[in-house]
Amino acid sequence: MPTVNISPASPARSVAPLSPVQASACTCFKLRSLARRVTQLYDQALAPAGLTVTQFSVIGHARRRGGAAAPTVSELAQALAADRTTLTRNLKPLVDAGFLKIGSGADARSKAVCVTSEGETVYQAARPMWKLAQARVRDLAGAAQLNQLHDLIETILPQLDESGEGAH
Amino acid sequence: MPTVNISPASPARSVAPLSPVQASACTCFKLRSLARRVTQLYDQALAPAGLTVTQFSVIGHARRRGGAAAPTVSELAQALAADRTTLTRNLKPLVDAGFLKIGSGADARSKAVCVTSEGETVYQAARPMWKLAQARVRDLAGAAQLNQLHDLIETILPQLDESGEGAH
DNA sequence: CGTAAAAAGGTGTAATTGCACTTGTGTAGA
DNA sequence: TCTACACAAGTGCAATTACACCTTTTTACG
Repeated sequence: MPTVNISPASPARSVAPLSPVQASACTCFKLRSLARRVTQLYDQALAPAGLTVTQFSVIGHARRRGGAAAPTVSELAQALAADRTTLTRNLKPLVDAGFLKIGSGADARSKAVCVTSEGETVYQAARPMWKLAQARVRDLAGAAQLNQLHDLIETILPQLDESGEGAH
Repeated sequence: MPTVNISPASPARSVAPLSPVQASACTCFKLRSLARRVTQLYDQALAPAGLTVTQFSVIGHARRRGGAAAPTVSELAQALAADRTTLTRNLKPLVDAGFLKIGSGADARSKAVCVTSEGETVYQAARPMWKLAQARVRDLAGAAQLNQLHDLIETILPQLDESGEGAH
């Protein structure tokens, strides 16, 4: 034996097996991959309407108010499960395009996010495209599996939120 | 009856029921919500290492090569299921930080993405934090449900990719 | 009243994402 | 050879994301 292996059970001296990482077992990585792909499909479907799926969701949530007045920025952010400051940025192109209007809220602090008639028109135009995207994804993924996915997300997300989303 | 309803079964004249949208039945919206929340948990866990989960994944995938040389940008993008141009941007902070080095590939066209020793060090430091995040999410979501989610993603994602990801 | 805390919102900075387009390089066929 | 096409990678642009920090307004308590 010309050379001696100091460390026990040492691996081959060649470049690198490095470590037995199953890198793609990462929940976050998988989830983001799928979210990216699905987003792509929805964005393509909504492109003729000039909306992204995010924007479609923002208008959709701003529309539906329980008979009450328009939601505040914070309320809308909560409904969208998004960071408030993220929503602030997301509102800008929609306001610029005339689809939303930011009015004054009950407070001098709060603001009301209102869907304009142009916004409503665009939303109605986009809705059949969104439905097509929904159907397409359902077809590709399989209805049963898509239902399973929906149920899983609805179960898991609140459980993740319970811990530490308070951020107080 | 003082007034006449022209349209049959017309809704109340008040502001707006608008339409019976179940806005949150959107697969894309749900998926993105969950992905955002999970990303947040992983990013928080990895913060002490100075890495985001995206960066952790990039280094992790750049590391594991099948004994062959470092991957090209396109190969790495494919492995990450990400757009090639997105990866180009994602590489920048890692190269700036000295965790990756972009070498010349087999071609004068292609480039090789190499993990530096600093990159390997950071990766090794981040790995236990990543494992903690994995365990934390598993605990919060429930092991059975997380396994179900993994299986679902692995089934669905290839089915979505089959159609139209060629983009040729 | 007056001050401290809470509530609502915005900005700075930086990363992530991807489409359209461009540049540079290799290859194959006329 | 040279010309067209394919391949590899980067840029311009714009949207999405969120943390840290800031201002303004309201409320609660002494």
